[in-house]
Amino acid sequence: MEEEKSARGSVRTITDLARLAGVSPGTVSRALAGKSLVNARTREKIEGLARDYGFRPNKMASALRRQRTGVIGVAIPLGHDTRQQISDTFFMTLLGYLADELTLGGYDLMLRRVVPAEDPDWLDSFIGSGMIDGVIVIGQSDQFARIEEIADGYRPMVVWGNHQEGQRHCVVGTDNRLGGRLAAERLIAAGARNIAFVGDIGPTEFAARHAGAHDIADSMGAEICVLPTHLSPERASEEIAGHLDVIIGAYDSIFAATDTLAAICLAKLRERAIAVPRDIKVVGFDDLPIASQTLPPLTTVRQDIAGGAKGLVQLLLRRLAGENTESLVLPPRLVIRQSA
Amino acid sequence: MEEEKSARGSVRTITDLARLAGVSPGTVSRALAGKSLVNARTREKIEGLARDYGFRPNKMASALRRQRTGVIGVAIPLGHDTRQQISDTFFMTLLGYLADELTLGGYDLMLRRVVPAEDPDWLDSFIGSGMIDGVIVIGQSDQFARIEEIADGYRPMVVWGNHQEGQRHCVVGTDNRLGGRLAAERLIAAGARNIAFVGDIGPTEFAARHAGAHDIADSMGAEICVLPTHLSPERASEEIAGHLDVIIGAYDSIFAATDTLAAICLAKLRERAIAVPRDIKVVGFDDLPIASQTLPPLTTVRQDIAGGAKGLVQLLLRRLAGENTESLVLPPRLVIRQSA
DNA sequence: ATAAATTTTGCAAACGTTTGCAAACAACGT
DNA sequence: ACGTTGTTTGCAAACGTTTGCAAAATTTAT
Repeated sequence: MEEEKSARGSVRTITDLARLAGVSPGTVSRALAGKSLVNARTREKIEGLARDYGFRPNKMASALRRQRTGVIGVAIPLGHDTRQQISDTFFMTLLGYLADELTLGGYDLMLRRVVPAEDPDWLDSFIGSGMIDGVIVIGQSDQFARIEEIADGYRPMVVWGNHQEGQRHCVVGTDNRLGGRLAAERLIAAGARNIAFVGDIGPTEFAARHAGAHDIADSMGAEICVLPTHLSPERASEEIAGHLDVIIGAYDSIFAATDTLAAICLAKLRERAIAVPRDIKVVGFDDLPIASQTLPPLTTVRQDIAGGAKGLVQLLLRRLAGENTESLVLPPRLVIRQSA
Repeated sequence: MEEEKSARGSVRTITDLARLAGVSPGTVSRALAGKSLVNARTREKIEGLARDYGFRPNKMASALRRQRTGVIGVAIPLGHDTRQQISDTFFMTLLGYLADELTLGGYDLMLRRVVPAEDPDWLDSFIGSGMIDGVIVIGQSDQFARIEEIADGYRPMVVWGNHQEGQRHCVVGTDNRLGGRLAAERLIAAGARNIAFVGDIGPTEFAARHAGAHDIADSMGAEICVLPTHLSPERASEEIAGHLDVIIGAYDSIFAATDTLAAICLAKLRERAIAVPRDIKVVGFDDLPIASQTLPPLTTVRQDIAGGAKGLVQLLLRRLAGENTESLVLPPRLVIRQSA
C-alpha cells in the first residue's frame, strides 16, 4: 500500500518495469500488448506490477515506432463566416457524436479549426503532421476543389458534406437537394406560391438545398428567390430584419437554410405581428432542439446527425483498413410542426 | 514545376532533405526550427527545398525527443447524464472558443469525452498517455475529489467549474453563487415569494447557483425549493411537465439552472396558457443565443464564455511555463429581458 | 602571414516503444 | 540419453527528431 503510493510515478518507462520484473523490455511490451507469445505467469506478474505502479506506456514512442497514432483528426474549415461555424449548433452536435463514435472505435480525437483563407495549406499540414491516422472534415465549406485534390493521394479521409456527381472524395451527408424538395413541397402544399430562401448559397450544402426547392418551385409553378444571409446569429439578425421588408407583401413563405435562421425569422415576424403560418409559412432545416421550442414550433427537414457521425466513423475505419468506400447519402425527413 | 509535383511526398524525413541539401540532418533540423546557429544561405536553401518538396517534420518524433507534444487535452467528464453534456450548448460553445485560443497559442487540441463512472482512471490515463502537455477539464461534474487528488502532483491542469474555498486545483469559472443571488434578487424584486429551482443540484456549479438563490431567499423572507431535473432536453421535457403540476398555484417563479431548461419551462407554461412574467416569473442561466429567442425573451444570468476560454488557456500556458497560478472567478451579469 | 575568436557544421546519443530474428528453454517421443 | 518439436525470452535495430559536444570553416585581430 505505502509502497505503491510512494512508488507511483517512479516507473516511467517500459525498461523500468522490465528491470522490476526481471525480464527484458521486449517481454514487457509484449505482455502489455496482450500478445500470445508470452508465458501466462510472466504476463500476470508484469500486469500486476504495471497496475501497482500506475505504469502507462508512452503513446508517442509507440506511435513513432508503429507508425500509427490512434488519433483521428477532425478539421472544421471556416470558410466564409469565420466566427460562425465552430459554435454552430449543428456542427457541434455532430462533433459530440463523433467523439463518442471514435472513442468507441478506440481512437482519440484531435480537433482543429482552420481558416482556409488564411492558411491554404490547412489540409496537407494536418495530414502531414504525422499526428493523425486519418481525418474527418466537417463541412466542405468552399474547399471542394482542395479536398478533391487531396483525396487522390490520401486514403483515410471522410468528409461531411454534400455529394456531387462524380466526385472523388468519400463524403457522408444528407441528401440536401431532396431535403430542399421536401421543404418546398410542404410550403407549396400549404398554399405558398412565392418562396424566399433565406441563407447563404455559397457552401454546396446550402446551394443544394436551394436547388432542390427550386426544382419543386419550377415544376409546381411557384416562384423562389434567394435572400443572402450570413449564418452567424449576430449578422443574420440584422440581415433578416432587412429581408423582411422585402418579404412582407411580396412573399408568402420562407425556406430558411438552417433552423437557427428560421428561428430568427420567426422571432422577427412575431415582432411585426405577422401570423405564422397564416400570413407567412416558414420551414427550416436540421431539426435542432430549438425547432420544437419556437413559436410556433418549426416545421423543418431533419438531418440524422447521430447516423451521420456513425457513418463518418465507420467509413473512415474501413478506409483505414485499406478498403475503398463509396459515399453515404442519408435521407432527410420532413418534420411537420406548426410553422408550415 | 513538374519536378516539384512528382517529387512531392518523396521526401519524408529530415534525413532525406539533408541528403538533398548536402548537409547533415542536424543542420536541417536547426534550420527548420529557425535557430540562430545556422548560416543564412544554408537556411534559405533548406527552407526552399522543404517548401518545394512539401516536407513536414514528423511531430511524433519531435514530440518524443523534446518531450513535449504541442497538444493540450480537453476532457469533458460526463458525470450524471451521460448523453447530455457533450452536446450541451454551453460546453460546446466554450469548446469552440477554447479551440480558437489554443490555436492562437500554437497548441493543438485533443478532445476526450469521458465517463468517470465507467472509467475511474480517466484523468490519470489522459495525462499519463504522454500525448498531451497539459489538460483542461471542462466541468467538475462529480469528480471534484479526483481532480483535487491529481492536482497535487500535476501542474499543467486548469479546470472549468466552480471555485470552492481552499481548493487545490486551479479553476476558472463564473461566480455561480453570485449568479444565483442575482437571479433570486431579480425574481424577488419582481414580486416573487416562492421560487422553484429547476435543475440538478449534484454538480457543484448548479449547487452553488441554488445556494446563492437560497441566500437571498432567506434574507428576503422568500421560499425556495428544488425540483430535481435532468439536463438533457429529452428527459428534462417530461420532468418539467411533471414539475409544473407542483409549481402552478404553489410557486410564483422559476429559477432554472440553465437557459435550456428555462426555455423548456417557458414552452410548457405557454402550452398551459400561463402568462409569463405575470403569473409566473422565469430566470435562466448562461445567456445562450436561445435566450433572446424565447417568448417572452428570457431574463437570465450571463456567463462570459469567451472570457472563460481565454482565461483557461492563459492560465494553462502560464502553468506550462512553470508559474503557479491562482484561480480565476468571473463575474456573472444579470441580463434583463422580459420573463422576469 | 599566423593566431585567436567566432560561426557553422557534423557526429552520435538520446527520447520510449515495437518487433524480426535467433538463442534458450521446456516438453515429448523414441 | 538424444534429437524434435514448440514456447518463451532476449538482443538489437528500427521509428524520425533534437541537441551537447567537438571539429571544421570562416572571420577578425595582430
